[in-house]
Amino acid sequence: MRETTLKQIAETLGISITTVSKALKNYPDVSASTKKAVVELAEKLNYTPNTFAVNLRTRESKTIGLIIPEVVHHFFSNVINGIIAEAEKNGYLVIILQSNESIELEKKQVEHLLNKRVDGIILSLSNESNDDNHIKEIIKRGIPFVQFDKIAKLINSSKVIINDQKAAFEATEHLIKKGCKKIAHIRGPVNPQNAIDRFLGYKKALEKYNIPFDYNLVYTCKDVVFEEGIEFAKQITQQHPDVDGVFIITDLVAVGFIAYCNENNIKIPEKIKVIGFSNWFMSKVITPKLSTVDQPSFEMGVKSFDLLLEEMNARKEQKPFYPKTIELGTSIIERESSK
Amino acid sequence: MRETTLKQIAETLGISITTVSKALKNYPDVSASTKKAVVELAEKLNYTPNTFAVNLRTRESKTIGLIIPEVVHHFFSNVINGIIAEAEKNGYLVIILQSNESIELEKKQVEHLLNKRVDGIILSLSNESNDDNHIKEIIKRGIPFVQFDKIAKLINSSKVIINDQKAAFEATEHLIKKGCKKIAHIRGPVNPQNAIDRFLGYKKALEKYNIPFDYNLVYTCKDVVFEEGIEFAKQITQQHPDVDGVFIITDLVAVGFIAYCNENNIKIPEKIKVIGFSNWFMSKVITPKLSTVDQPSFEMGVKSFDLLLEEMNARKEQKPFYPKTIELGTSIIERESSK
DNA sequence: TTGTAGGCGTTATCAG
DNA sequence: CTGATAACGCCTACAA
Repeated sequence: MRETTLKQIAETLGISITTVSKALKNYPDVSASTKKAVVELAEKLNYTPNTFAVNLRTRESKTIGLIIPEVVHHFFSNVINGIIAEAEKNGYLVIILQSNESIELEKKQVEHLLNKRVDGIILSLSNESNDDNHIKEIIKRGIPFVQFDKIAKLINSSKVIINDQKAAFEATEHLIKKGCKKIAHIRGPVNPQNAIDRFLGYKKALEKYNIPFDYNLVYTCKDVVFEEGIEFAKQITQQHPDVDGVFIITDLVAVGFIAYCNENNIKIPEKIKVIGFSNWFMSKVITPKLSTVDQPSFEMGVKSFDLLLEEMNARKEQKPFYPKTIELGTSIIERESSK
Repeated sequence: MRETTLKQIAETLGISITTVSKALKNYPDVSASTKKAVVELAEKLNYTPNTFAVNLRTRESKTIGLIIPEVVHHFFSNVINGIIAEAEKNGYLVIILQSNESIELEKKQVEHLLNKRVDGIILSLSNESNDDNHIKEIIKRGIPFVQFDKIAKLINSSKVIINDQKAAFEATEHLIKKGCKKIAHIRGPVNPQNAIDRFLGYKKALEKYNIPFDYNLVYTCKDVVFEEGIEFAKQITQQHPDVDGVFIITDLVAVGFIAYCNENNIKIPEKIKVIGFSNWFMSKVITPKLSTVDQPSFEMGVKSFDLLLEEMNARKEQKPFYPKTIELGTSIIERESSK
């Protein structure tokens, strides 16, 4: 049982394929009567154009690729949501691939998508990424390309980011204004730009308020997981019992921190105040409720697709395109953990 | 800058396209020397076959479609993870679409994927789905198709499920064995089979242990969200202060239930014991830690793809394929909320 | 061992 | 207004 084709319609109607094609695509130069006949028959036979043929002919597939570190992640799944929603609005489908935070896999995924000839690629770097040849390859091939959140600064592409440094500054400042005198920081891995920026924001805030910066108060996550929050909570409270505030790279880790304190009867916020990052759903559900930095993840997805679309359209119309960077706003959400 | 094609290779080497094609595909009937030349040039020019042309020719795209209610959801994002991982292993890419729990959207998404001519479709029904014409259409067109978790029982397709009734029975039984005498149930919406089955499992457990079933103790979620957990916690504790156990359709709602109790100083598990469903990550992070039913979501994704692959392969080889149903095991995880 | 020819289904050009 | 013809790039009988 084959799908209906233009040819079939043309044959049953005794006209040419060309005319059928034109009739269905609303070309002005088809008589009303032929058009009507064609449209009716097409409807009856449930005709839909063969995408494979259309792709080949038009050299585009109305499909984009998305590469992220992992799907099972509050932030990324929200971004995915935004991208899919916006893509769909504009007639595009989205293929999702994961890098599992591995640079090797990330490269392979880029390769995949290039071979697949997607119309564009959106990517957020893995934590391991410290090499950008695969990304340069995308640019070199002229594939529309957008980076978001974890980006390679030096690559000349569109970007959607937040101001991590500023947000981290504000988070730390928030703790200071709440009266914290000795503030620790649990930071992300060494590579990712946003871990670096958040660390810098933390440091700057201390400087501004004349609090001495102490490297011993900075703890570095490797995997950025719940368990590390527990472990570092233990280390911090034991090694520096006078620490009265902590700014933590992300809510997941902060929740681990809180869990440890709860178990060990260390009062939050009385003894130690905590602020996380991302406004993960969970942060308003845990006891005490976690103060955090709200990061517009859904919107980030939407904007990423919008930029990609602009570039895809520019390319189609052979117009020049100049990469843009969109910086989205963040805001401090005060909850119980820093009251 | 155009991509390299077979034609280009053929021309520069002064041989026919056919030979080039054969050389690259390891046909036995090409001389070693020509083959070497072709392969080398192809490598040098960075040749990759044009997927669009291959798709058209072979009538397959090595791409499957996945429709789920929502991406931002612990359970589904884990399933996605499983499907993507398994698909990739087998050379397939995955397009993801959301129904946002709307039957209308679900139909549109199916339509999308059919038009796109994906090689197969994996779907989990939206809560609203009470009509299966769109699903019948998939089957009618002969597209390989697998349902998981929220399924249409009557459709003759492969399925990957858990035994919701049994799991719910065990969850309720767990509460009974912990000494609960009056157990409420917060159930899911009316349509989805698994909400029905979990309700039936709850009822059966009561029967087995001679606890009278009381309709007033059954509360029905509409949206299955955190807020409903809060609301029903309020209703249950006020309307039936002697309820000493609750079995809740899913962890997200259970967490809302716990949040309300925490705020209102209702002791869990002393005053009332709680068990959820899904083993959502946050259930082991909240205070008190939530007892729940572990549901193998990643594996569900893997198995779903495996079944789809079997069917896609059978179809390619023109062999008959008989839909299979895989039932995955669940297990009770006892944590603090039911101690 | 190599090449010719036809076709997958659509779109675009250009002549009638 | 209509249609013949030629791509798009690849695959595969079949012929040489």
